[in-house]
Amino acid sequence: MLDRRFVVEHADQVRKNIANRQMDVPFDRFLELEEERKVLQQQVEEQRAQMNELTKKSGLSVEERREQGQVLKKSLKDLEERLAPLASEAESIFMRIPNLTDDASPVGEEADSETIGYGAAEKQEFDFTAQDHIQLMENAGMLNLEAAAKVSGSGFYYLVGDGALLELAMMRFALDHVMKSGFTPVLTPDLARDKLMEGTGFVPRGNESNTYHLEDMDLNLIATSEITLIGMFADEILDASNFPLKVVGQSHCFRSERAHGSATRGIYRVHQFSKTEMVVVCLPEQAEEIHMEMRKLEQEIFDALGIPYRVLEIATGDLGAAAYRKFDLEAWMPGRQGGSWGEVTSTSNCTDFQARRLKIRYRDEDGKPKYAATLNGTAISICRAMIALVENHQQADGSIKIPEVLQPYMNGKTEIKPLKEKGQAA
RNA sequence: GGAACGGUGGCUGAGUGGUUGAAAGCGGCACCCUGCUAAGGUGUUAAUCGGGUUUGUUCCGGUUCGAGGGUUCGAAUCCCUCCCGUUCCGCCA
Repeated sequence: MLDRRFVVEHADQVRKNIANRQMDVPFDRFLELEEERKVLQQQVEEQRAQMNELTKKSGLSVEERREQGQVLKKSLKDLEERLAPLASEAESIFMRIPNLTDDASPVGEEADSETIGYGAAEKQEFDFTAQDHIQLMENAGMLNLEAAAKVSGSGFYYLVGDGALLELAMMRFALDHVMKSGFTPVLTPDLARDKLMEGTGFVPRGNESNTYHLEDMDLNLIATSEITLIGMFADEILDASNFPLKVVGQSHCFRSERAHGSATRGIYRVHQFSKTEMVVVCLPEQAEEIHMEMRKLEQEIFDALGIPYRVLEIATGDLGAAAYRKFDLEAWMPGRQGGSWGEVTSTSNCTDFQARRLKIRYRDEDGKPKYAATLNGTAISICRAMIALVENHQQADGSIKIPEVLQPYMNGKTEIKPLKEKGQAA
């Protein structure tokens, strides 16, 4: 959330920002309510002040106190009852107001996001018909979708043999890479309370929810370890001399994907996947530089894997509520008909928006608590990165070359060969 | 799941109805002492919202002792519900 005072004092800016983000927030209603609320609030506070004064005043008999107190109490209650609905409506609108936006973000919808760079690897020109990741991986005995459908339903998958090893290799490589930049590895809980889900921008329940909620319990399967990583710092006043706090988590991520009806083939959109996620808590003035560093790390990982990609500066209409600025990496996926770009990473600078909601603070030079800045970014997200990897590194015979940087994590193996007969591994 | 005991400021920890926003200690900060270090001395040190203001580290007021309700003229303190923690028991990888 934003600073309440700022919102009122910069109403035009906030209103314009909501429009740029193509969000539907009844902002002017909020301003109205807020004005009424303030008037009432002041009356309530005045009444309370009188009550407090009465309590402290000496030389009154118990009867006198009781008599005067009861009168004050009643009028206070009336005022409070008028205030409550105003305050709660104002609050619910207030919580929906999105973060401000960096001037660098193009104004517009998803399609208006700008390509601002490309990876080091060139798109391959195959002299054969490219296969998609399902064919490649099933033929190599790396993937079993049928068994997963039987066991868990659509949107799940088994990684088998070299598929399983490849995931572990990619995760470990990405982890080692970001650790060189000072990120501390963290394994987090896979479940989190509603409050944390909401605080990090996920909707735990209802139709708009994209996450799994455990029935009758205040627990949810995490949609990303960002939730639990950020949660470590919630409600804390941190020692800024340790900033920036850089952590990298590895976890399974669970998404119900109810909002998307489109049944994307294969493992592009799934209910469960593994992801290595970076999270940083820092001073507001450090955020931009760290955001660039995180983007660079993401690019380095995909460059090292030899996967062609483009870098997008995300348009206002496609920013999450918490993001002030966001970069996505989209990898080239040649197995799709004619090939196309698919999102593989995303890094957001949330400024102090997320921290304000979750009360992540530090002390400034004057010893006053201030809200920290938070950032997050994907180091590697397995299904999608794996699709890009196998499709870009496929050979005419259906074998898959393993990028050099992964070979040490694959027991020195340099390529994955297709099985002679389909389905043999399962 | 059952039982007992707890949840107070950056931390530890007093406080069972009326100047208690909260003793004390630690930590932090400032100053003093000190050849250096260590030790010592004095003072200071919660957050948040609103109003006022010569926009100002100055004043006034509200709220906050896990959360939410209730009792009361008055609640950290009494009652109810919920959440969380510790310990013991049960179950179990």
